[in-house]
Amino acid sequence: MPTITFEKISQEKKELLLRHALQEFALNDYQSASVSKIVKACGIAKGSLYQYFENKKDLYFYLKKVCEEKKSNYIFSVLNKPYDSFWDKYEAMYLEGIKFDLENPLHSGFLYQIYQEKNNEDLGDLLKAHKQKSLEIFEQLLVGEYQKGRLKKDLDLKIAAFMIVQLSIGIVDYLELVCGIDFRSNIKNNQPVFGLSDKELLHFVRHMSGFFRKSFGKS
Amino acid sequence: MPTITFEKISQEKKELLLRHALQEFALNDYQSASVSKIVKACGIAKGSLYQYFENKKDLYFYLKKVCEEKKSNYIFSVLNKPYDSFWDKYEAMYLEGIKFDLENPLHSGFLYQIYQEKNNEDLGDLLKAHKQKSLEIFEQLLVGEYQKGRLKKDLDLKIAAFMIVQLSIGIVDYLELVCGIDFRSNIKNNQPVFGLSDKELLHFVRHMSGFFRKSFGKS
Amino acid sequence: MPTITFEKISQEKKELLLRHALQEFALNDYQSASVSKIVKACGIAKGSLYQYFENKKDLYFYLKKVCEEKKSNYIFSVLNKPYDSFWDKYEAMYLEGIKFDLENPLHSGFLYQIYQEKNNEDLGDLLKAHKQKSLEIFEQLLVGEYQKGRLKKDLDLKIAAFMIVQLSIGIVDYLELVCGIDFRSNIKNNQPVFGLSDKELLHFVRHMSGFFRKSFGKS
Amino acid sequence: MPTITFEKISQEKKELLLRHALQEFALNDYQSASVSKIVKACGIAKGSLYQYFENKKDLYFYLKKVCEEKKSNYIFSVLNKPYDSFWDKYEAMYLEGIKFDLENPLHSGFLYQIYQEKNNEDLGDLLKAHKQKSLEIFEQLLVGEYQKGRLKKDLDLKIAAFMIVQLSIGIVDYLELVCGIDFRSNIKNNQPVFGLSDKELLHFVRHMSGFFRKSFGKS
DNA sequence: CATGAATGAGGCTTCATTCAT
DNA sequence: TATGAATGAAGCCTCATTCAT
Repeated sequence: MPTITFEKISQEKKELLLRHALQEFALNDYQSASVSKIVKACGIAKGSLYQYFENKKDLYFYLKKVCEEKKSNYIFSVLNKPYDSFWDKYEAMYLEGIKFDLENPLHSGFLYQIYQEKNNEDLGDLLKAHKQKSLEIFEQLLVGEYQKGRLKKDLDLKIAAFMIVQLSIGIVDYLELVCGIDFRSNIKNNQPVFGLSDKELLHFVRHMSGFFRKSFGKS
Repeated sequence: MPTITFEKISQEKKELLLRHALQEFALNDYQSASVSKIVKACGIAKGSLYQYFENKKDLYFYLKKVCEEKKSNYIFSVLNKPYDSFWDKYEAMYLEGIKFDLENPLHSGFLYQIYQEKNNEDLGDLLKAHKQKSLEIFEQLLVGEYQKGRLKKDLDLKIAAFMIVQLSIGIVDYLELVCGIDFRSNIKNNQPVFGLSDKELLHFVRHMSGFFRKSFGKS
Repeated sequence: MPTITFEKISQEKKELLLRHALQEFALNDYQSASVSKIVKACGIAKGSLYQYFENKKDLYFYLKKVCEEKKSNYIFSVLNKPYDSFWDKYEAMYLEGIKFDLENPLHSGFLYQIYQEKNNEDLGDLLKAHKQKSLEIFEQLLVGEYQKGRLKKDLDLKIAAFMIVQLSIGIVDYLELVCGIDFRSNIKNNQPVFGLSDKELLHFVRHMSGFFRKSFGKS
Repeated sequence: MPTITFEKISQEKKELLLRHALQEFALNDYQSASVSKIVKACGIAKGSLYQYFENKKDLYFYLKKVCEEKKSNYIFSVLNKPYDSFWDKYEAMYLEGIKFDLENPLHSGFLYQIYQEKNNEDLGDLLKAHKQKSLEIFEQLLVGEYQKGRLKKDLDLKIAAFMIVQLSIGIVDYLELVCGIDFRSNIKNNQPVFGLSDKELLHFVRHMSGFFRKSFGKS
């Protein structure tokens, strides 16, 4: 919950702050991310930031919201469209997710960090819930599919949901380690990733969803 | 690379230091982990630690080596045994991995942290390699299997390796979020995890390997 | 000396500011009292306050004047009335003083703070004079009484004045520590003190003045 | 509870720190007293102070203990000696108290501050008790005297105790405002007060105890 | 070889005040 | 006149590392 003050500052300044804050939090642990470095990068006074946000934590959760909303914009375009099958829809969502990651390295990097922020006592359980929520959402989707009789009878839906989520999260690592994309560098320069053909992506996503279709679906 | 001095100290002292250092690094980011807290917990002089290790980073990589070796002891017992099939072997390895996690929360926690320590400039690329190495190892194994004609013709081995590794890493989260195990608490008390029946574990591992068998294997 | 601007603002706003400013200064040291908190509590612009008062110090001395005047209203009602004896008058004044304390916890709290604000270099000697003035006033009163031959010949009037003033100031502590009144809480809620019977107060005041009569007066 | 580290540093350094810390806390509110200023005055690193004391509060309570012990040394020399009467003893104690104030302006100044430190939420009730404790001690003494039949039958012992304590505390103000002693300056220079004749002091103390004798004692 | 005191940079946050709008 | 965003110094505290003992 940023201050009203923050709402009112110029769009440029907002974006300046947003960019550098995301950068810092995308490249660092919550605890290791430095408010001082953010304001220095922005060229604003340290006191200013505290007129926009209550404290570091407040800033953090604001960034979280921004990133989630940005990602939602990608995903929701898919959610409401009809698809031939559950797995077609999943593929489309997955693709949008990757597109989001590639086009918004800052936001993607920030969200990626959230998943590993289990340690921090300061942030508390607000984050513990984060991955759990993803798990529950996918479990529900699978339950629906299961009740329609489209999934294997003996499929453990919790494990299936875990697999789907876990593989989705890891996509960034895949792109980094296998495709050679340097997200860290992209975050530093706030540069979207180019040069990854849709074909390559489709190949990856189809491959993976193919497994889910075959393994989870009714033979 | 710990100093010669470190090699010479008593086993007890070594283990004391090891325990508290692992605890601190398992519960905290590299940067957030505090050398001061470690020595305080150990009750040893701060200067001593700097006679055993060059610096924080040196200590960190020593711990890394220790944990990897401990985990290897679990895994290698499997590696050299013959199994009926590749996936049987995989299952056995996976089970050993989980056993390691449950029996050694400190070491497991430390290793888990490594995977998310991609950011730190101080640690450099030494960690980036970590996950990549896992990927390569599994890719090689799959290549072997592929050449024996046991895998699908159109299987993308890189993707397959990524899936295997990614799902292995996530196991801790699964145990935490789905099975309700509180690793943080176990790390704090250095208590192995009890109460998780072999049956449960087998169910999980079989489920997952079943997925791979079906997805990757020749129909 | 508040600015002309301040004189012109609405009575409501004045009182709003007065209330919250007194609250802050009654609960905190001069230095620890926060201008920011005052304006936040009032919901007025920070700049506004600086158009009403030159600075924190200016506000402080304005509050001081207000409180002193309010207390004077209590005391002066007694000063001009005739009493049978000096000590009767003293009793009446004392009672009025306590009544002021109980009915105006904000103002009372502020004045109480003044007495302990001897340290502040910023406020300078303006406060040092405060208690001294009280001393002188009472000394004068005693001198008058002395000249009328109603006090003991060997009474040290300076010491006597000191005792009277010192015991008057401490009344707040007495009420707090012995009668169990929580002034801090009353200040926070701006609630006058109820539930202290006139009988109790009279007992206390009579008791104390009785000593003065007996000890200071001519046997 | 200072650290063991503090116990071990050289006496000179201890005294250096003690002097400047007392100075700062004697001249300022707890909250307004600045740790930074203390270390700067001492010429030591800020980090050092935090190796001696857990935090500001810890330092504060250490100073409190030191001052109370120093004052006890003055008072206890009286406590165990026999005196002709309760009031003779009181006189002696009072004199010792003043002697302590005059000879140790730093310690006296610190203790004086404690009495007005009712505001601070951080210090909590540890201080609220302070004045109350004095009250209770004197009340007990008076109770003893009362039971021996030496006090007026209708004396309210709580009020009497309050008067004694309140007048004792105020002594510093008396010396400052009436005798013209500049404690602030003495604190800054850590100079004991000279030039106040024993005769003057005796006059003051006798006057005051005379008051109590007459007021409280059986006629 | 062990010790642990010293360091000072950096962490987050609050402050009184100014000044352009 | 009212506003409130901007400022940067100062607040307390923790850190990894060094070095004299």
